[in-house]
Amino acid sequence: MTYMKKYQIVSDKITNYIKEKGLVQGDKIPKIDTLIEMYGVSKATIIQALSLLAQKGIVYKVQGSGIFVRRPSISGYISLTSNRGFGEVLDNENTKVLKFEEIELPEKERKLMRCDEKSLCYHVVRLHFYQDKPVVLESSYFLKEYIPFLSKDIAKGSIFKFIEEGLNTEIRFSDKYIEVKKLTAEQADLLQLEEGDPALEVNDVYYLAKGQIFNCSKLIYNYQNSKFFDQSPDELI
Amino acid sequence: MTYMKKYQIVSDKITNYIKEKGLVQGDKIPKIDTLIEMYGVSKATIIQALSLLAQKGIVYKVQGSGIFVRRPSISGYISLTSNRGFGEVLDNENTKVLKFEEIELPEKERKLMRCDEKSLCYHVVRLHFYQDKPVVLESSYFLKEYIPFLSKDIAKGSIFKFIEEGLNTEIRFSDKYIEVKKLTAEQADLLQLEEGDPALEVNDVYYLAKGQIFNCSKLIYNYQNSKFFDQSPDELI
DNA sequence: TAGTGGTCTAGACCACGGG
DNA sequence: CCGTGGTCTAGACCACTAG
Repeated sequence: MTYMKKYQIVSDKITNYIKEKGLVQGDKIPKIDTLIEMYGVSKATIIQALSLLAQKGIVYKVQGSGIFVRRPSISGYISLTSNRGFGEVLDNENTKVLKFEEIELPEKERKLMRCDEKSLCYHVVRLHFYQDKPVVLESSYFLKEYIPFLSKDIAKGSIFKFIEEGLNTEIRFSDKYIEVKKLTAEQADLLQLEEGDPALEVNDVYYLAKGQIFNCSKLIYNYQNSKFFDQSPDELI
Repeated sequence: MTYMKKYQIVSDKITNYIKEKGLVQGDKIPKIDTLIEMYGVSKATIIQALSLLAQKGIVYKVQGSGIFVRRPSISGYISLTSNRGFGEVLDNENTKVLKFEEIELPEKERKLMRCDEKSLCYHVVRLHFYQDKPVVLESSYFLKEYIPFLSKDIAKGSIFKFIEEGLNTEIRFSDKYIEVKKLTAEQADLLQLEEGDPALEVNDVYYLAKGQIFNCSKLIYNYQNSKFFDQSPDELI
């Protein structure tokens, strides 16, 4: 984030162009030669910018024909692949911290995070509300080795945002394991549902810029208050 | 698929290299200059090949340091983002065709597929088994406009494979809408579960090479026999 | 067969990591 | 400061679409 690459800038500009012109699914955007003139960069840079947009699901490219707008408007749905924890998923989110402790990483999480030794970590349990309805119950472990400081106060907001902006530590990618289960009595109570009701359980493992695992989380979603979407990227490249 | 691009070939070769050397999570692969010599292509082509692998979750790149192997071995999990319907998700799959009919596209699907007129389509209901256990109940609609021929016999195998190989029609991308619900009595019966049990419902919309919507599907997964994973790509580009 | 998107190259130069 | 990965350019040439 220290500087903006040219293709990122161009890709943002094209996104704005689409918004300003009010283009929708199936509309054609200007041809590459025109984009080269519009933004004063080389062809390779335009192609790179367009590839970025294709991966984000904003456009799709048809060789020999043109480049077209994709993204249908989706609201009320949580992106499954958005790589930033829960914090940025919904606006007006409200968080209640149920537990905040500093402990040794438990056995199960040691395996998941590939930690051999007994490492110190923060354990945070939170309940996230959206429009005053409980949406997700979260139990997260943060390794002190990589996240040296955390507080209950910080946990009331976005921990990931604090890590990236406050600790200036880049979060890079994640593995997600997804299952559907029945709620336990305790989970049901917190989510204002009944024991045995459906539960979407997502186990995340998050990695820093150099591939170090720093966090794992278990998220239990309220099946009544959460819908998800996922757009496959247009092409891999 | 008519010809292989150089960066695809190189990316396959690097994947094989990783397998042959038995490299695992965190292992370093040769530096770019070495890869250029190994495969006799330019730097840009190597970078493009590596970007492909990063998007697939096979490697991650650390600027100034090296390129490292990512993919942890995951078995028994279904990839949520694999863009090829159910056919290629699990091996040894077994499919029972419950319904095969040629009808006018129903109201609800017309909206989802953005079809204004009354279009003819194939409607297929199938139950997929894995290791003799019911895994997913599928209800799919295929527009005859784009998929002119389909048969009950073809539906016993992979319909997507038939479309791509038999009809020589390229499938490009998809939108997925995911919810968790309770099973209806009818669904429960077919999936050998109880009414009210948890159900993962995935609604897919699939697009052809030029952006035409040709298919929508509703998939109901058996919560006991299905686990999913999703790897966020390393960087968008 | 013209128009449009995509691949590939060589080389200059930039950014980040680590000793 | 060096090693390594990444960006960017100009231009040649290739592949697909559509009239």
